[in-house]
Amino acid sequence: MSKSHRSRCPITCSLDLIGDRWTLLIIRDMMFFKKQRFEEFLESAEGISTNILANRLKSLEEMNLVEKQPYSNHSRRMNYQLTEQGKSLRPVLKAMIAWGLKYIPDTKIPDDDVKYQ
Amino acid sequence: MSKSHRSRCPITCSLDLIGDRWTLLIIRDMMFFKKQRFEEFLESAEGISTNILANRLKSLEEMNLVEKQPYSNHSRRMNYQLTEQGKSLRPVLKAMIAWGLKYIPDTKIPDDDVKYQ
DNA sequence: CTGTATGACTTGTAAAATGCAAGTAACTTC
DNA sequence: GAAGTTACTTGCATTTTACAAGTCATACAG
Repeated sequence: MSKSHRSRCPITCSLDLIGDRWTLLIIRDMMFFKKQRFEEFLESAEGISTNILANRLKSLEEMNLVEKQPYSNHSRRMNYQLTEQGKSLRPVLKAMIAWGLKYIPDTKIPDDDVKYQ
Repeated sequence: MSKSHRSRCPITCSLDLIGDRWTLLIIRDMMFFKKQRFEEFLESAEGISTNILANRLKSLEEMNLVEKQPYSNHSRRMNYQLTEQGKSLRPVLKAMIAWGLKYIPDTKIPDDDVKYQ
């Protein structure tokens, strides 16, 4: 990853980092649904495949938006957590949530009303 | 276009519509730089190619984010303008601008200080 | 009415990204 | 020591992107 940016525009650079169909969904899962594990991300309704997920998690680490830590000393299990820089994407996600809810028919906030805060 | 969405999540649906490397840049050009013509979009620093631009403008029309009108009765020249729904993406762009400026090194607001308002 | 410019595309093709299914590997639990 | 859990990797077909070139309609100058 870590390709050079197409311009110095902050929108362009943001899109170069997170402007694809999956990255922000992983961040959504971590931010609003408190998911932390590979298998949990796979469970989301959009059906990300394992190779794409592994690739995006690696990119997110390299961009310092996410940190990966072993769950314990004696397990393969990993915990993925948002860094401060990752958490700071909340306003971007909230703007997209507001826009989607208002302008795209049939979108909705899932399950309980506490989510997406 | 107009494929079905991967889920009913407003973030997912937004990404299905505008979550690629080019669409939001065209909207940026219209919103902040008042560009309205095919050739003007081609001039932006990122260097979009003609086939991608034509494709995205068509999608944007189909999504009702952009309207296309002839510049006059006797010319091939076209004007592209944001619809209300397109204009309503301003908070999304502004959130991305703020995030990019804060967390991505070397990004900057172009030319004069009036832009990106 | 002929040649040049303008503007908005379309086409062809190679390269890259995505999607799907299957397999691997370390460790834990029974 | 067999089965389960977890996090991946690999292979391959399909789709999307990128780059270069060409097309087509109208305007305009001489």
